[in-house]
Amino acid sequence: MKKASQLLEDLGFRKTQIRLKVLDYLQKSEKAISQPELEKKFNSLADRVTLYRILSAFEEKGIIHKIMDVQGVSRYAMCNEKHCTEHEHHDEHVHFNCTECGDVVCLDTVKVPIIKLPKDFLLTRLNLNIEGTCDNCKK
Amino acid sequence: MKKASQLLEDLGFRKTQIRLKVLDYLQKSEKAISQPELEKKFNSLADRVTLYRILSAFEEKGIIHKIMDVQGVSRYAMCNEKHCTEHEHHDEHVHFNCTECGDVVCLDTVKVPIIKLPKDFLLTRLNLNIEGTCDNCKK
DNA sequence: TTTTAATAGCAACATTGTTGCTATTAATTT
DNA sequence: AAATTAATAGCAACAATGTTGCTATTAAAA
Repeated sequence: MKKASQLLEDLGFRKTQIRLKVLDYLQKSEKAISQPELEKKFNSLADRVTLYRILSAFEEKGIIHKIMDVQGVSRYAMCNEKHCTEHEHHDEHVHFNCTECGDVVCLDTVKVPIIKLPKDFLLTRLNLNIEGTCDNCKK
Repeated sequence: MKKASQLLEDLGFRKTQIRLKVLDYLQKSEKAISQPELEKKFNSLADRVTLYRILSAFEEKGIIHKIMDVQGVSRYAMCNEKHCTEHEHHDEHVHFNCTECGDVVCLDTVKVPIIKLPKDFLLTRLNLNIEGTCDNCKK
């Protein structure tokens, strides 16, 4: 995996402290994080609008993807480098929403089966949201 | 399918004009509708808080279920009578979010395959959100 | 008809999403 | 190294949805 600093440069972004922090955090986490969570994480070091715009910018470049969690809050996670580009995302994996801790984990190992849709329905994106108790909370 | 009026009575709800209208609408639609949409539909005949509380009450009784659409807005649709109860919902069908018209359709005919989760992950609910173009918009 | 318990409506607030504008600053140029 | 400039950060402000409390209204029961 590319270093955050290098990745920012490649994408034409400036290497600001906040952007480095956000990207680094995302790279080290297998969880999808929300803007409010990031804000707390950084202890209000950054304005929420700034975080919002950073996440949007990263998403536009295709390095992270956005998913809606069961609470209706946007969450972001790194894309699988092999599959995603600026113009097309392929994050058809499972997102597990833990009802205990609220975390959302990308379950990359779980494959989403092919879904056969009725006639005239065209699929462009797919998100399998599972609610339950995660491995950490089950213990 | 039970008549709206009868259903309200059975559930111990009062048969008010608004509740009858909401329930009737839900029963006649195969789509999941949001509170703001309902408000427009009824041309602000009812306060949005009232609609909000009606939907919540219906959901608690297990006659409708809530899903989060891709925009992060709650949508509600009738439950399959055979499977849902006040305490346990089984709406493991596909929700198709049309990116053209914004409608969300419950695709009851599409079966969600069994998903094998990693060790120690406990599933309680599942929602397969598909984005794309619906049959109506494709034409 | 009266009573009462459920429901509707209003006000108010919280959170997230979003845009516009200005100040700051990283990167480039001189 | 200093000046330039273009990207980024931060502030203010607003919109939409979700949510609660309180009071007025009303369906149903007595």
